[in-house]
Amino acid sequence: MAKLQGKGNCQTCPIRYRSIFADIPEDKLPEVIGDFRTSILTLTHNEVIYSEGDAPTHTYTLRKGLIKLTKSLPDGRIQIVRIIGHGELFGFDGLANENHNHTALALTDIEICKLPMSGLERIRINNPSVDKAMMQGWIQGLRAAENMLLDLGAKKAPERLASFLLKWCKDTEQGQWIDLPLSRTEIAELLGLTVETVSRFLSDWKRKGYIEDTRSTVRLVDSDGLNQVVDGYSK
Amino acid sequence: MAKLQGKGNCQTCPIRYRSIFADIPEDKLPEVIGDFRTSILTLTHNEVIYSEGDAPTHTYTLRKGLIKLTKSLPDGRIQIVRIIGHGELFGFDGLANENHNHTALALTDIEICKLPMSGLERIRINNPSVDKAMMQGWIQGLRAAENMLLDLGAKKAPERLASFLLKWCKDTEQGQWIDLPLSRTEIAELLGLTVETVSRFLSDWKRKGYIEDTRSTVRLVDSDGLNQVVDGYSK
DNA sequence: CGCGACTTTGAGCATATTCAATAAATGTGG
DNA sequence: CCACATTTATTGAATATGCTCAAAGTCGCG
Repeated sequence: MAKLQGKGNCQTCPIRYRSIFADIPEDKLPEVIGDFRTSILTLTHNEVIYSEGDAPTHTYTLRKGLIKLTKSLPDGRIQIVRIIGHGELFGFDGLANENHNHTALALTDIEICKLPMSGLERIRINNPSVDKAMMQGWIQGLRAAENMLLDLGAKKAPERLASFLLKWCKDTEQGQWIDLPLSRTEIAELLGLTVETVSRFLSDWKRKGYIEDTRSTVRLVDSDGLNQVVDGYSK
Repeated sequence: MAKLQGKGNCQTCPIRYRSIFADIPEDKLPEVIGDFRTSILTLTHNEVIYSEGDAPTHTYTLRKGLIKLTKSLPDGRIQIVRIIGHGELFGFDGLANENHNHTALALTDIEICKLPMSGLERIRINNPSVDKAMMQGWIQGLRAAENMLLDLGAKKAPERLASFLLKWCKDTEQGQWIDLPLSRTEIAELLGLTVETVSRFLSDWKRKGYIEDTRSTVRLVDSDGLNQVVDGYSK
């Protein structure tokens, strides 16, 4: 189902301002890019971009939608290790001469840009602004992973779920409806819980008037309630 | 107690071969380093190198011993998010213009090299081999974090502990005594468990003859036993 | 309208925690 | 070098948190 949409065109790319080429002035772009050729792919929910253990050939930038990076155990248990958004670079294990350490799947319908590894490395080495953007991406990725490790290792179920909701809705004004394109199962896989546990706490908070939701959106009605769950809860 | 041991000397540094300067030929080193001035510090168990939230001034390389990077919750719960070994670079959040996202503490007696951030950035930008080593360090850090997320999110207590032991002893030949300079409490903080749980399983495995240990060393007598705990356990 | 997938809810259970007490190891000062 | 104080580790019993299994309810889509 993964569908090739044709060659990418960095110059007209709608998410360039969020990509690793963000700081290249438009008129300098052709010279930076050179004969670097990307391609655009579209995929739908749960389609695989690459799998854990695969030998990398490309690195990717997400143009539209959301991606989940997952790891799994032999018996099928799954952990989502990161969610990739708009403009983010992923699938770069090859730059350290390693196979992919996780599987990448479409969380929603997505559009991705495939960047050939060798060309990308050439561009990075010759362009400080690209280099800097990539470095910052890796450091931010590490920071996010550290935060998630704190959640999974030290927080209890309701604390994890509440801080997840608050983080998800962080950049939006209070009381707005917000897309949450993760199923209950996916939320559980992200937070190291079971579907049932996720469902129970969400229902509880709906009854208490902290949140409202439809199948794929949420709204924080009383984020103070959730904040209390996050820190006061432990006492 | 943090004690300044004097200026660092990259040329004679015993761990240079493991550092980000590993690939610089010895005779090129002075020109690469220029007037970059490092300093060497020694610290003892549980002394703090920097704290979560601090504004970074330096980046560090570990010369001797082990370091733990931790995060904690308001009520005091602690999570170790990474253990730093020999030659590894840490404390680089400043390169992404961020404050430190975790606290760094000595796990054993340690010796660290303090690298001024701006000088390091200059060297990285001008030296492909330094740049590459740093990039690979970040990518490897991300991979390690992903693996740890799988452990914390998807594995049960005995599985976590068994895979921790196996990983710790991985590079050593079967049956060797191996330093394990983490207290039970620290193992618990790393694996998202309580001291009691850690102690219980270790005792159990000692009785079963899988492992032997002294206060700060272990020996895998029957690593097959542990391997069974890791994957067979779940069935 | 009916089927299939996802979600909610309930009841019982297992795992890991908490609290408490004992034991072992380590360090300190005399 | 020993006695004592302090920290660290072990073990036990009771509890709670989150999981498993099962059933009913919702939603979306053809």
